Amino acid sequence: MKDIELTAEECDLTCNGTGGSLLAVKSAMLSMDSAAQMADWFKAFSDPTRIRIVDALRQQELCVHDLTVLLEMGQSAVSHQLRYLRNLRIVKRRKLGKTVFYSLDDTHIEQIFVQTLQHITHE
Amino acid sequence: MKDIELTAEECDLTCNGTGGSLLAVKSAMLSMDSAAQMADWFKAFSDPTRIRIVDALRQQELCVHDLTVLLEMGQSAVSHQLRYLRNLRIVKRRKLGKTVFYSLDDTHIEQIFVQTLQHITHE
DNA sequence: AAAACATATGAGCAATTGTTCATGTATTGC
DNA sequence: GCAATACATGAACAATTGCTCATATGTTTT
Repeated sequence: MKDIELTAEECDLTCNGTGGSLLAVKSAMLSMDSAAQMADWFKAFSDPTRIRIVDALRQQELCVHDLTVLLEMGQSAVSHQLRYLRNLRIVKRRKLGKTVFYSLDDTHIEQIFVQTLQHITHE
Repeated sequence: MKDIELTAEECDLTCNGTGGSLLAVKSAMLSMDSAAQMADWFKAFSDPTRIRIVDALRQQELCVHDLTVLLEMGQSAVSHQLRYLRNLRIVKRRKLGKTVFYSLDDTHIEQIFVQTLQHITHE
């Protein structure tokens, strides 16, 4: 119940599990902010619609309308997700007349994407 | 409004943006199931608590109590997230007496973790 | 056997999420 | 100017999420 009130040092003494290295572990851990930042990054890919958008854009630049056709979804839903991805700089826009083209903002993204895809399918 | 009722072929004709390659894009895209599977995988890392758990376990095997101390969170919350991660085979258990030790289930996970971490901090 | 300890788990709840609907903003063509 | 097209956006709403609380399970100790 009162776990939180024990310091890492105290636990090192009480916990029979890990030797006396909890303090070292704690100091090497990510900060709360870094963890949140990382979580936000992964969250961008935690939705099937966004995965499919990235997957489509991985092949080529596409306008919003084409994406709605490919995903078989309403234009509004697609636009909302595109804004989400744009805020995180995962995709970028290029406006040409009244149509807006989207593409991946960074080649690094595809690396992470492919690596995870391999991990999933490989198992 | 009626985007969904247009086929990919029709769009190729109407959309002035992308040439006539929508059908090719569509056939190369991930299936709905694969996209959902990938999203589920990323979702595992889309929460700060789970990121911090994985981050801690990246260093060494830890019992539940130690994790509650490191994360400064209630035991129940930690256990729930550990079950979540275990269902996805991201962490595994090792029981010793009444304490249960958790560790990462796959070295591949750390690769993806580190790569993303670099991407975040590098920018 | 009973108490103490370590962890697991179900229910409940507030917060967040992803979609739809309606409407707004640009841009093009008549 | 006006209608049509392409996209963006705010509100609303159902579904999901992550936590807390209470309780259950399993293990050790006395």
